[in-house]
Order: sequence, then structure tokens, then C-alpha cells
Amino acid sequence: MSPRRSAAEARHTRERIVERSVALASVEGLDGLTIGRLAADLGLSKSGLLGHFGTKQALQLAALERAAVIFSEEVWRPAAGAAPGLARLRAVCEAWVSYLERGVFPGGCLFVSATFEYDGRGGPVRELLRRQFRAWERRLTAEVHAAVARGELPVGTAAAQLVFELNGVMMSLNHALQLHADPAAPGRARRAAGRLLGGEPLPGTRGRVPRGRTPRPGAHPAGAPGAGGGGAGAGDGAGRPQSAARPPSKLA
Amino acid sequence: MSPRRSAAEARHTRERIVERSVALASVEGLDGLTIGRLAADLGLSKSGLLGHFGTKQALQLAALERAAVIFSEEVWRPAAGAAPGLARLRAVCEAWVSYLERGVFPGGCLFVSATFEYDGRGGPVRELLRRQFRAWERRLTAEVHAAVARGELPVGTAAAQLVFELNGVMMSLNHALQLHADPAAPGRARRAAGRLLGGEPLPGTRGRVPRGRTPRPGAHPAGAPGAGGGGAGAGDGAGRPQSAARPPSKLA
DNA sequence: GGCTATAGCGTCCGATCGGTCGGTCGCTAT
DNA sequence: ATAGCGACCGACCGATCGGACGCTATAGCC
Repeated sequence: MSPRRSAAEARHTRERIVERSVALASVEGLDGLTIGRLAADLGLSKSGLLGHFGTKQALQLAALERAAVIFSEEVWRPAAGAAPGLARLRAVCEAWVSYLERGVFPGGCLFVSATFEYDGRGGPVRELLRRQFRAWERRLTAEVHAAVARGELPVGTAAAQLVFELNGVMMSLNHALQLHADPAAPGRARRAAGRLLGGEPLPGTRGRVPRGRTPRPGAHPAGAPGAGGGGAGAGDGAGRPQSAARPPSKLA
Repeated sequence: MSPRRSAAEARHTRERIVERSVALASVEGLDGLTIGRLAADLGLSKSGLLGHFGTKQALQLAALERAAVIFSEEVWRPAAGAAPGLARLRAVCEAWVSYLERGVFPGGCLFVSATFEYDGRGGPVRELLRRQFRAWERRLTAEVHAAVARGELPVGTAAAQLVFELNGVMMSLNHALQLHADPAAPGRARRAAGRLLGGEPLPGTRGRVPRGRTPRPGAHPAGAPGAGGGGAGAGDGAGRPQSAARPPSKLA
């Protein structure tokens, strides 16, 4: 209908395609994404769309790359300004929760969905997913090491263990939001992540118990509850009444 | 090839179909499961197969029901013999880890995959998944309450929070096993779950052989940590001094 | 002002999907 | 002996999938 053929606009078209692919794939799955539907959504012809990528797989890979950029901008960049170490880790987790809570991808975190969709198959898509996950885990691991080096986490802290658990918290959050639309889930995720990172729930959480002392997370010495948090609960027997309200998230 | 038409054998055929569907769906996804492929796998014709269910959706629902039975037998039953409360919770978690570790479903836990596949869509499949998850979470929650009533967990323990985190641990384990085939993941899951349930890592065996038969989870007492479990601190754990916390963390 | 590269379209293709339909044949009850 | 039931088959259906091909018309360069 409206033939626009400039090279600049072509790049823009390509961006539109990728952007829409990411959104669609997060809902329908990377595989459920179909060329015809995508083309119709964008007012393009199948062939016109496919001309930008060649194959569906190339489109899927492009969507994953784009999703990684979005994820990084949503989760890493907001925290990049924080001081390295524990402060940044906590900021990352808060941004991570917020990213899931706000539904940046309408169907939940694309990486999580795609992982469970492709973990049984082979091929370049799965390989890219593996690389992306590894890269993210490395980023987090490095930050944990930084926190240890600064004395903000105990010396023995096993970074891989901590990253493993943080990942689990976020997956559980993604699950609770997408399947149950559970409004209490973000609060739980903040609490869990906070406890993993020094015992303090992330800001934005409420059930916070006004404990006598308020340890600054950045301040505590190697002995303090760290990743393992074994000691997290030791001190306070008192049960907290759950006043379950979640103020809008805010990050540290 | 071998025409068997008796009603009794028909029921057996149906069972075979459902069984195979569960395995296939855990790898290819509930949607990726196709009638033709399934029929070919079983040496049936598409129509002969579909005659048992009518529609693909009915087959999917039957597969999910069957998967729930398997899950219950693998994860709940081994722990049903343990004393109610903390002991049973720990036994459940050990069985849960073992179930994932042994790859009872070749493509990972079917419920996890199916959830992420269907959480964006509507329909009976998603509704069944929701009910099944809710039922499982209720089971766990009830057990947490029992543990609190017996004084094995602090009075303020927020059961929903604990279940949320345990779920996350298992999802992270599923992810690490399926995407990365990480042999260290079961150990991490045992450590994380153990810490959530009283500070002691689960007594799963140490070095962790990826596939082999696991010791009967029902057998071990919830108390004593397995060999190495106590490798406190520097060993490999999330090195906090966990000896500090004999009383379980409260997770409120 | 002509030449070429290319964004995009329209059409068509083979494969495969879920599902239907008529029919075959063993089993069982009469 | 036979009638009926139902498990199962083989052929087939319309829809839809990813993708190939040829074409047009403009943009960008000479």
C-alpha cells in the first residue's frame, strides 16, 4: 500500500519487526511466533518481512538479541550507577523485580519462557540462550565477588550459590505473576532477595519489621548474614504480622 | 500389525498413549506434542489414537492429570511416611530435588515447562495448570503450618513466603539442569532448600552423580546432614557461618 | 539523467497440522 | 450362528505453516 523504500526507513522497519517479535514471542513463545501473524500485525507482507531476516530462525535470534538489550537496560542500567558490590547487587535485584512487576514483556520474561521452551531441543536458538544466561550469571557473579572483596559479604560466600538462588527467586516471581497474577509475589521476591543480600528486604517492601537496630547493608562485616543467610532468622523470633500492602517499588 | 481390540487392551492402549504424551510433552512442550508424531511413535494411526480422546486438548489435559499423579508419586509419596511438619517438608524437598535430578520427565518438570508455555494464553489447559499448582502449594503450606504448630519453625513463619522460595529453588534447579546440564545444581538446590528449612542442607549425597538411582528419600531422617553437608563456611557453601543458626530461619 | 541495489508485494509451493469419515475386524452376548 | 459394539485403520480435508520466486518502484550513487 505505501511503498517506502529508503534505506533509513528500512532499518526502522526492521526495528519495528524485531520489537514486535519480542512482545509477541513473550506471549506466544519463540516458536509460536509466526511470520504470517507478525506480518499482518505490522501491515507487511510475509515476504516483505522475511526479506529482512531470511529465515524464521534468524528472526528468533534477532528477537533474543533485542530482548537482551531491553533486559540489560531495564535491569542492569538502573543499577549501574550504584556503588559496585552489595549496593549494586541490591539495586539490580530491585530493578529485576520491578522489571517483572511492570510486565516489560507482556508474557513475562522472554528468557525464562524461551529457556523452558528450548531447553529440550538443540540448535542455535538454544545455544544463544545458553550464552546469554551464562553472560548474565557471570555479571552477577562478578558483582558478588566485588561485594566480598569490599567486605560486604562474608569471605566464604559461594557466588554461584547466591546467583543460583537469586535466579530462583526471580523465576518464582515470574511464575506467580504470569500464572496466578499474584499481587503479593513482588513483595515476597523483594523479601527473599533482600534476605539473600544481607538480611534487609529490598526497599519497597513493606512487612518490614522495625527491628531495634537497623544494620546498614553496606556496613556489615564478614560475619554478618550473607548469601547463605543461615543466620538471617536467628535473631528475631517474633513473627511479623503481615500487613500485606505493597507500595510502589522504589529502588535503592 | 497386531490388531488387539478388546476393551481391556483398549484401556491399556490409552495408558500407553498418555504415558508417552507426558514424556513427549516434557521435551517438545504441551503444544509441540503432535498427534501424528505421537501416533507414529506408538505404532498407531492418528485416528485410532484420537479416538481415545476426541481432541488434542483432551489429550493434553489427560497428560497433565497423569503428570500430576507421577509427580505426586515421585515427590509426595516418598515423604508421606515422614513425620508431619519439618521432617516431612525436608523429605519432600529431597524427593523433589531427586525427581528433577533423575530426570523423571526427560525434558524437565512438565508443570514448569507447561506453565511457561501457557501462562500467556487462556483456556482449559491453563486453568488446569493453575488448579494443580494451587493444590500443590496448598499441600506445602499446610505442612509448613504443621511444622509451626509443632514448634519446628518459628511462630511468625510466613508459609506463603517459604513456599514461594522453595518453588524458586526448584525452578532454578530445573533451569540449571535442563539448559546447562550443570552437575553442581542439585547440590545447590539441596543447600538452599535445607537452609530454608532449618539451616541444614538436605542430606542428599555429596559429589552428586547426575543420573543414577538416588537413595530412597523416604529413608533418611530429617536431622543429620549427609556427609559433607556440614562443610560449613569455606567449603563450597554459600559460605556464611551457618553453625550460628540452629534455629531455622523465619522467613516471615 | 541513467544505473543499480533493494524494500516490499503478490503469488505459489510442499509439508504438516488437527480433525473427519467410511470401513474392517475381533470380541462378546445372544 | 450371528448381530452389534467399539478399537483401530487409511484416506482425506481445510487451514496454516515457513519459505521461494518474480516483480515493481524508489533511493542513492555516478
